Amino acid sequence: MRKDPPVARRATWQKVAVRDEVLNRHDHPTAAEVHASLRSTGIGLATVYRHLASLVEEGTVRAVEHDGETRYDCKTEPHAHAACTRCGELWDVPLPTTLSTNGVERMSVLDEVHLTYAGVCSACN
Amino acid sequence: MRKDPPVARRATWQKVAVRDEVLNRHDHPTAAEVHASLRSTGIGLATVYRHLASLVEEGTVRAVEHDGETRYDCKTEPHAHAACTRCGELWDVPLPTTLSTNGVERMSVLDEVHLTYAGVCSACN
DNA sequence: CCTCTATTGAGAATGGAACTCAATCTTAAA
DNA sequence: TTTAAGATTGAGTTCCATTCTCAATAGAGG
Repeated sequence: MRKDPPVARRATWQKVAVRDEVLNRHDHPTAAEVHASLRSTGIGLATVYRHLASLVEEGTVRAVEHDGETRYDCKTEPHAHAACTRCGELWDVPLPTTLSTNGVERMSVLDEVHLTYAGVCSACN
Repeated sequence: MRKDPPVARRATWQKVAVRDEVLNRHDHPTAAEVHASLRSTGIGLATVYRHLASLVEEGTVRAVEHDGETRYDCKTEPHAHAACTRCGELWDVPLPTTLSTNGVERMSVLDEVHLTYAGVCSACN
C-alpha cells in the first residue's frame, strides 16, 4: 500500500526555479547546492528534492550518483563522466562510440550504461 | 587536524572472519549483510565497517557503489557490473577489451574505470 | 467568492556510514 | 611472568543525504 509519489504537475515558480537553475549550470550541482543558489527565493529543501526527482522522471535533467551523493546534470544525452578524486570535480566526457556489451546477455532489457573514470585531474597533479 | 583512520594491522579473528566472509561469497554483500552472516560470532557492526574499509585499502576486496549503498566484491581484477533494476541483483561482467578513453585527456592520472549496465535481467522479464 | 485538490515547507524520520570512548586484548620490554 | 604502551573492539552516538508527514497555503474551475 504505497502512497503515490509526489509528482509536480503544475508549473509553479518553485518548479521553474529549480529547473532553470539546473539547466543553467554545467557543474553537476547537488540538491543542497541548488537549494543554496535559490536561498533568496525562500524555497524549501524538500521542494527542491521533489522537483529534482520529477525533472529526472520527466527526462528533463539527469541524475548522476557520485561519491555517495546525487548530482544533477543538465545534459541528458548519453555520455560518461570523469571525476577527480583530489578536488572532487566532475565533468562530462563522451561515451566511447563502440561499447561492447559482451557478457551482458543475461540482461534482457538494457536501460542505461553508467561509465565513470576516476583519477587525478591535470589541475590537481 | 584529522584523526588517523583506524586501519587494522593485526589479523584478529574479527578481521579474518570479515575477510573470509567477503572472499567466500560472490553476491556482492553490503556491510550489513556481512554483519548479519557473522551475527553468531557477536562481532560488532562498526568492526565490520572498519575491516571492510581496511580490506579495500589493502586491495584484498573491492568496493562497489550501487543504489546508494556500498557493496563488497571478492573479485579485485578490473571488471564491470550489471544490475537488474527490478530484483536488485548485481553481477560481474567482463570489461570491454578496448575502452577508448577519448575525452579523458584532462585526467592526468587514471585510477579506475567504473562501468555498470542497468536494466532488467532475463529472470525478471 | 467557494470548494476541492495540488503544492509547499518546516521539521521529524530514515538509513547507511563513520565516529567516540571506555573496556579489552596484544605485544614487547623489564 | 608482570607491566606499560598501544592497538582493537563494540555499543551507542553522531552525521548527513534524502524522504516523509502534515498542517497551511495557493490555484483552478466553478
